[in-house]
Amino acid sequence: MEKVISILRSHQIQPTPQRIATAKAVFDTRTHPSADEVWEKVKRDYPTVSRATVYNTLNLLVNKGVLKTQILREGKVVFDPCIEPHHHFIDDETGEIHDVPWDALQVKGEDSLKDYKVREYQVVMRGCKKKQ
Amino acid sequence: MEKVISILRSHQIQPTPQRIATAKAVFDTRTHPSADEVWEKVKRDYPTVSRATVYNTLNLLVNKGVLKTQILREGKVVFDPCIEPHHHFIDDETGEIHDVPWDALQVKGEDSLKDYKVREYQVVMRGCKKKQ
DNA sequence: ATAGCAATTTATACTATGTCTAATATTATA
DNA sequence: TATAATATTAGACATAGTATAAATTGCTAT
Repeated sequence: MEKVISILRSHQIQPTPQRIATAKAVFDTRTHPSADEVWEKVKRDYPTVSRATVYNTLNLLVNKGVLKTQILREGKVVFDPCIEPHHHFIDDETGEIHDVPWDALQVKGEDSLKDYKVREYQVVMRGCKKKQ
Repeated sequence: MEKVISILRSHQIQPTPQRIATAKAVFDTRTHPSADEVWEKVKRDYPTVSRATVYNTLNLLVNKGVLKTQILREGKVVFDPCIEPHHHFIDDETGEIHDVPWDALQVKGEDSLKDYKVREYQVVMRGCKKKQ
């Protein structure tokens, strides 16, 4: 709670109750929620918060560099509180998105791409989780 | 034209005029069009073809393995006539999606992912094209 | 050829994601 | 406190995609 407020303050974002609740909803999860999923979560605690405010807040957090968007699920942008580089694994059956640590994979050959200036990259994997 | 018809036939798809026009529109391009972009293209030649038919046909082609969908652009599924494994580069400025040959990059370390059975993967890069 | 059945196409309604706007409410500051 | 700047809200709007039911087309057997 305190932590969320200080994150907002340190990015020059006024920590209003709506914004605190929205930010907390995204940070308090390992899932990669869509905007409407965040809204649902916020409404459980603060039923009067409007959809537009949640969308505005999420976009604000992205623009200020607090969150990143990922285009990994059909027809939906999802929000990722981890802004450090990492890879993604998407479960074919459940659609769940899992973060894969950056160091787990090494990509070689980037220098052969003479035509492109690569700003960022990630490996996107699809498959299923192994049963333990 | 002949080629498109034989592709449809070899996948047990009746080559109706609407389906030929739709398939041709996807195959005749290096861009990665969305369903509505395909519809626009089809309508230029056959103005009476309905939106539902183009959507139905694209989904049919995907289910039969003729096309692949890629989730790379915000809020849109795009269709890729290249079903062989390859990577993608997305231009930050234009949103254009470029295919990157499979052999241009090598990904190592997959064996460290003990929890996942990876069915397919690709490297997704973002950045800008170098000016020649 | 044609009757009847299956496959296809069409228009339209519907759902979901996301944006925009104008009015209202809140906060900061002089 | 008065004023300006910022934030929130409800609702309208736009777009992507799906579902449905009626109409059309094509296939098959007589």
